[in-house]
Amino acid sequence: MRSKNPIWRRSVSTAAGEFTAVFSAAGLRELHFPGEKILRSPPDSQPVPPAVAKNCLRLETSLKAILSGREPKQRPHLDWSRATPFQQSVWRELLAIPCGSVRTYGQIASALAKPLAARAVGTACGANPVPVLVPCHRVLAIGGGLGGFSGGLDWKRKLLTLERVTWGGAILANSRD
DNA sequence: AATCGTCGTTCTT
DNA sequence: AAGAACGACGATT
Repeated sequence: MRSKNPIWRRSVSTAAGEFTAVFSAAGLRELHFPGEKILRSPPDSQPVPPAVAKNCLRLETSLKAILSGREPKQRPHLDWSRATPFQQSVWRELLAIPCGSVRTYGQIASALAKPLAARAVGTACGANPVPVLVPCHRVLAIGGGLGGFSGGLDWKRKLLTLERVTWGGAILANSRD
């Protein structure tokens, strides 16, 4: 029987491998790295509503753009309906970081007028269900540390490298664009 | 290297 | 409903 809040799963193949996306009618819910285990999502569904198909196409082009170091033209709609207001504010801030530049957790916190909430920002980044597109990989620790990455630090390094970002040194010099 | 302040989220009562 | 526990932090000692 059909659920009241249906979701669809689609795979997106890129040069970096096959990502898996989960959509609701409202937008992209989750993006999973190649090889990542997916729990609690429906089997790969062929018939998707036209709006979802269109959104998926946007995802594909955006993802490929970022993976080649370019800024995506039009992103897919994102479904943040399950997120807390704080998480939404953090993720919104992440979207404002241009390709190739980075921020620290503390800078994001300050941008939200909560300069002491760096650690909470880290938690919110870890809860980001749409990595790469919502560029949580562009947030580093102060003093040259990489910080963490829910998708595995290898992916964070890979994404930063293809954006020509160097770290481990004077991040603050690079952080204002 | 160890500790502490801070704060949003998630578990426990 | 309230409190404890837990981090993708940052500063201090």
